[in-house]
Formats: sequence, C-alpha cells, structure tokens
Amino acid sequence: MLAGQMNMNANVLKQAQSYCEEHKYRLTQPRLQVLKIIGTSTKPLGAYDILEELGKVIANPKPPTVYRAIEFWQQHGFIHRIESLNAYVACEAGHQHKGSQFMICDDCGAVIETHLCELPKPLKDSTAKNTFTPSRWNLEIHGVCAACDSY
Amino acid sequence: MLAGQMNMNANVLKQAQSYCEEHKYRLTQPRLQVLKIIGTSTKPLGAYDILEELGKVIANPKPPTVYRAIEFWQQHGFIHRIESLNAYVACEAGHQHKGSQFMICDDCGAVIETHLCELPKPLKDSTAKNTFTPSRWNLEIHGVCAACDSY
DNA sequence: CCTAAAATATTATCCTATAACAGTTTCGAA
DNA sequence: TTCGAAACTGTTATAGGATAATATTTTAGG
Repeated sequence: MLAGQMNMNANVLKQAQSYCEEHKYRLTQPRLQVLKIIGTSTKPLGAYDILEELGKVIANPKPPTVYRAIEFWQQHGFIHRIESLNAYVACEAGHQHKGSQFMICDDCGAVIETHLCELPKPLKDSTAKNTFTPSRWNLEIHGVCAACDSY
Repeated sequence: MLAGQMNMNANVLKQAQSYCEEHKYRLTQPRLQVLKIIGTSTKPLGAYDILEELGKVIANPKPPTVYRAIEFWQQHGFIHRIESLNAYVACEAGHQHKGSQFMICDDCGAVIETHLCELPKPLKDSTAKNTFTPSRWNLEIHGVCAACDSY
C-alpha cells in the first residue's frame, strides 16, 4: 500500500473523529469499523462486501448495521456512493461538497475522485435555461485508467 | 399531455422502427411495447413499473422480458437508465451519444435531459491530468424544477 | 440515579436484476 | 420448400442490494 493512501486514510479517521466530537455524534463501533473498511480499500466496496469485512471485527453483523453506518457517513460527506457500481468509496476531498465527480476504470475498478466547487459552465447554463435549481450532482465517467491503458 | 411530448414519442417509435429495419433487428412485441411504455411516460419508470404496464398489453410477462427489452433499447441509445433512481427514461437526444446529463426534480420526479457532445473543459482537463481515457459518462443533477420551485 | 434521545440488534421482507435452459420465430441457403 | 443456425422469447429459480418494523441497548444530561 502506498504511503499516500495510508496517510489519507489516517486523515479520514482523524477527521471523522474530530467531526463527531464537534457535532456530538457518537463514533460507535459499527460506524468506526465501516469507515475504516471503506477508507482502507483501494476500490469501491459493495454493502455486502463491507458486511463481510465487518464480520471479521464485530460479531455477526446484519445488513441494516452496514447500511446505517453508510447512511451516516454519506450524510456527513465522508463517503460517496458510486451509483453505477452499487458501491461505496471514501471521500477524497476532505470536506463536504455539493457535487461529486468520479473516473472509474472499467479494467481494474479503480476510482479517482476529482473535485469541483461548481457545475461547469455549459451545465450551469443548461440548468439556468431550464430554470432548474440544482442542489447536488454526481458525475461518473467510465473509461480506462493510465495504468491499465499501458498494457 | 403536451403536444410536444406526443410528437416526441411518436418520433421515438418511428425512429426505432427505421433503426430496426435498417439494422435487421426484430421489432418484437416485448421491445415495441416496452419502448412505448417508457416513451409515453412523463417520468422515469422502474423495471417493475414497466412490467406492470406491460402486463396490460401482453400476457403474464416476467422480469427477464422487461430487462431484455430495456437492455436492447439501452444498447442502441433509445433509452437511458437514471442510476440514482433505478429507473428508465426515453432518450431525448435522437441519436447515440457518449455522455448523458439529467436534471432530476426531487419534488415531482420529472427528468430533463440535456445534450453535450463533449465533457466540459474542467472535466476534460481532469481526465487529461490523470491520463484517464473516458469512454462514456453519466451526470445526474438533483434539484427542483421550475414548476415546483414556483409553489 | 433516572430518563429521554440516539443508536444498535434482530427478523423479516421488499425491490432490482440476472442465470440457466427450453422453446419459438425468422431468414437465408441448399 | 424445407431445414438449420441465429436471434429472440418464455419460464423457473435465485442472486444481489436495500429497508421496514420493532425490540433493545447505550449515552449524555438533569
């Protein structure tokens, strides 16, 4: 595992801890362990993958346990759902944002998150033209990553 | 129902018919009826909604019947899947395209499709920076549409 | 300590989607 | 004109993803 990923993950956990303290949310075992599992994975994990991993650290967990933790972290911006994969990844941005952008390698399954604070102009124009008020968005770009492309 | 929608729908069916003739695909009852159902709906429909509607025009259809028709029209660019809703809508663009953009009203459920031939520059830059080769993408913008916003 | 709120545990079930295989339709070549 | 391969549908069963409902536990604060 790369040092960068180790650090990032440690950061996510630290941030989560501070966040919970600050907002008086409980950093319970299910929440902590689920975030750890998602945060240490190099690839998006399905809920039942998470459930399986979770079974190694807490006794006999059931789907709602996982889904509740997922919902919690998602609401607070620490993880994202990759809709086209029914899977979850840790947020790489380090703060809440209205929009998510992912590049998803169809070869190796890796996901790269990129950050944008606003909708790009052509899209903003489009919402304006339709008098549509955006609240959040999600962009999933499928393709082939650099590593896989070189084979 | 608005005239514009009626026309669009008739167009979709005509286009589909020509397309099938041209490419020697069979415009079978399940395919035709499923496209009609999706094309005449003003909102995205789940597969089991479609199944229910389909049951009114063909005898006792089963899920694979619907999913096969969905897959067919999706592959050929006539319908799109709204990932965040597990639902399907007719394509409004009238031709195949690599990317889809939707505005989804969280109030009334309406979906507006907008067309872009290319990824907007900030995103293209992002893929370039990561040496990522995009093949297709999907953007889903949630928010409130003009009609709902005025209430 | 006690209690109300927050969170979890447990059971059951719903919704979405597909695998596997048998049967049918279609069209072109012999 | 029929026969055989390919395309397509029918049917059964089940996999995979998510949540409703209710009981129980944990926790912070009065």
